[in-house]
Amino acid sequence: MKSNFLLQSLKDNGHTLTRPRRAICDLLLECGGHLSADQLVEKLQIEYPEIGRMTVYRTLDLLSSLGVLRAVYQGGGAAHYILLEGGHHHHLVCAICHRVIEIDQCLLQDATEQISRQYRFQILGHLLEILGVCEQCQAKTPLN
Amino acid sequence: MKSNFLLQSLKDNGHTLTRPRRAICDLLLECGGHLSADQLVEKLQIEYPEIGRMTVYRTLDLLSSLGVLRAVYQGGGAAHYILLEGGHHHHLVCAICHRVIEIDQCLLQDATEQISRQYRFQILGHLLEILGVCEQCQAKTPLN
DNA sequence: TCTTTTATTATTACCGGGTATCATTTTTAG
DNA sequence: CTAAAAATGATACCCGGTAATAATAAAAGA
Ligand SMILES: [Mn+2]
Ligand SMILES: [Mn+2]
Ligand SMILES: [Zn+2]
Ligand SMILES: [Zn+2]
Repeated sequence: MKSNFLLQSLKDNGHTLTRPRRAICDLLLECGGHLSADQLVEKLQIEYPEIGRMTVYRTLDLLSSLGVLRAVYQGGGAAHYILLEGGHHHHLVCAICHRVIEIDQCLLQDATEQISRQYRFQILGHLLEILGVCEQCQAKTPLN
Repeated sequence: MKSNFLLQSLKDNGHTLTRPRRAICDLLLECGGHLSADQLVEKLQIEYPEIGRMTVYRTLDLLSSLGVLRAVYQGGGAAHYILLEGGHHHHLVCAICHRVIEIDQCLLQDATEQISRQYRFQILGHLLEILGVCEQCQAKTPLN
């Protein structure tokens, strides 16, 4: 069995690992994030029909307050929750088809260290969103 | 008189520079962003009582679609709109006092170029949010 | 200019994502 | 085992954002 850093964070901070919380954290990790709260509720209904909407929202808020999850506004509609493993997250968003491409590597070590010194800011994590045009959409709309 | 890149963007894309749009773009630039739609409405009421809420939302959406503005979710409550001059924006957010510290310089040139090649992604801009603890809050909560 | 068409606006009503409340259940502490 | 604390689920509610429409202003055409 593989460990779940979301559950681990709850445990480390003295929160109870209840059945609903386990189910929510497992599902989040399984899907790799980028789900809305109600999408999570819907998927949970299949195996855990007893889990209510309120509990899902509360758990997402709790995980967010621990810095391992974050709500991002995707413009219109519900917020999406992304995983902040190691405190950071990076992805590309296509301005045309709105596809999201996850980036696992972090290229910001040097930059964040410099900012930390310059602003005397204790850095816990970061979120980098790069906006542009994906490969497929470049092909469809020739670059003049 | 100083130029307003928000208004310029509207002009460049063939949109009319109406009185409401001028007022909204000027106010956004004057405040440096980080306002919610309804905060804008409230501030506008003073000098332009005729401008309605719907027009503000529409103008913000229009500017967002042009890539010069972006809504960010601050966790609970209304979205805040940030300026994307040059297509990018960077700031620090304190996890304790929720203060936002703007960063004018961009330290991501190399990183974004590498990602552009690696993912064959045409980059239009980016948003970097760094989460951590600000200088003042570090002083209040000694680091053990 | 005057007319026609298009773009923008203000008002209103409405939707839905998220929350406040609270009774019930589950977990922990003693 | 008992009392206190934490977590859950159902319901009703709020408010940020939108859809729809009629009025107004701006642009295009004759
Ligand atoms: Mn992502
Ligand atoms: Mn900012
Ligand atoms: Zn695309
Ligand atoms: Zn602070």
